[in-house]
Amino acid sequence: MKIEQTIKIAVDAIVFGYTNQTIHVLLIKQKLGQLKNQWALVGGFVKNGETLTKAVKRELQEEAGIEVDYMEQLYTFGDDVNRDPRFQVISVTYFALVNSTNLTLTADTDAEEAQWFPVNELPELAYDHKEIVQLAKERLQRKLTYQPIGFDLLPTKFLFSDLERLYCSILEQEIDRRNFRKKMLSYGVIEETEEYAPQKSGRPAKLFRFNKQKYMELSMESSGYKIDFV
Amino acid sequence: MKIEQTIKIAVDAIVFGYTNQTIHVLLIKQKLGQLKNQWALVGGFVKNGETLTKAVKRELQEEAGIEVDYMEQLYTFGDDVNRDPRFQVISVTYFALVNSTNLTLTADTDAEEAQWFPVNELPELAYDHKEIVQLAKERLQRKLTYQPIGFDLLPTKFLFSDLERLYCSILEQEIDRRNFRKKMLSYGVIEETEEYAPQKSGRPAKLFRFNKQKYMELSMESSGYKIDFV
DNA sequence: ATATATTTGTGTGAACAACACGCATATTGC
DNA sequence: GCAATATGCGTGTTGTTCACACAAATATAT
Repeated sequence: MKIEQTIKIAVDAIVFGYTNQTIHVLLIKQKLGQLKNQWALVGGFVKNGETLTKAVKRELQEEAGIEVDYMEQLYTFGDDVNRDPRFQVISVTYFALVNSTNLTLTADTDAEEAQWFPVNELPELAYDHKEIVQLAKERLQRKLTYQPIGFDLLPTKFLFSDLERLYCSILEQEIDRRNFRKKMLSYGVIEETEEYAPQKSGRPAKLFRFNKQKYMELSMESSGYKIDFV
Repeated sequence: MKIEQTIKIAVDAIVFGYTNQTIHVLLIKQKLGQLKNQWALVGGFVKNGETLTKAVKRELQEEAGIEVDYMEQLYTFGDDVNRDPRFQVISVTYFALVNSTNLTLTADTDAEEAQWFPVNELPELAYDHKEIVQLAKERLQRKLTYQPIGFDLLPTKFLFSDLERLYCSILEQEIDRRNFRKKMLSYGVIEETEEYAPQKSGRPAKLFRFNKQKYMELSMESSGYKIDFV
């Protein structure tokens, strides 16, 4: 069987990070080609012999100098043959999270400029990247309700109120502080440390920490974790 | 930018059908190449200028002469560069359902032989297709609990007991008939017709029908549908 | 024709989870 | 010392899940 295929295969990453109590998305300014100066997701073509995962991680390293804390496949875009104006490109997209201590960007090639944008104040995006971000946003919201991914967005030690604000900001809704705390603690996936946070005003708050092992045990037993506040 | 990419892109479909109170998977016997006589999923290479969805539908038509009732993207396999022994192939896989009145297969090329296999009695599969089927099985189970996909596997009119047996067989567990019926009916997505099924023994049973419109309304309001019986 | 097997169809109470809500506590700043 | 601010805990109401038993309508066997 002879195959004459000219379709190209690319990967793109939607990376979410949390700073200033807002979800941010990592974007790259295009410095070449006809889409010069437009903002786009981190991504590029897969090299021969390279796996998809490796391709994404390489692009993240090359274009933003970043390592992500969580990554999973999102969706493969290939139903619009003109999504790239140059030629037919199929893009396997990845959903990634970076915890807030690792947000520093260091684009080491001078061909690109990497920057965090608040998810609700994104600039115009190249290609169909707006659509991709939208899908990723929905994934983030949904995933938050059945997996404790919030811990990949926060530092290792955090305040309960940080966690709560994170949930509010992702789900874009108010949640009852008392019920949230009760339910979260009931799963046992987060535990309090003996440390206190640097004071601002009000009662001093204990720092909490994610208990990964407890979560593993919990996730073994089908679906013991579920958060959906109205 | 010059791109010398030799990676090939393929699509594969995992098609589920329901007969004899058992979930079946559609497989194709390879008639060419070094994997001759091995069973594999329906699939093939994407043609230049073709969308992914079209490629899958074409392959389904060519290799099995079948049109599916439901289809969605499952996952893209590309993290094992040797998953195809010939060369590097990335496969975008699709999850599909066929209702039980459309199960007839008519492979029109003589190069292939299409056949339904009970999902728990599959033969050896070529490539990494066993892994793909496993993933699809999990998707089927999970999806059943938050979307009424059962109706794409049954005929348009069906008995409540058929629906129940379908759920049992997919979820591989007993479910309480009374609670199941109560909850299902409470959503209003299925409605009874005035017809009765051809008699066997026991009390005659009304035929039911899926109300697609009601489901659409329901699915607008975030997530009003949920089934998970222990 | 009568009894038995078979399958459909309905109702009710107990246990548990979700939700709404109020107040005490420990700090900072005036 | 008093107001403002943020943390931390408890309780009652409501709604959903779950376990469970019996009546109704037919076919089949005797």
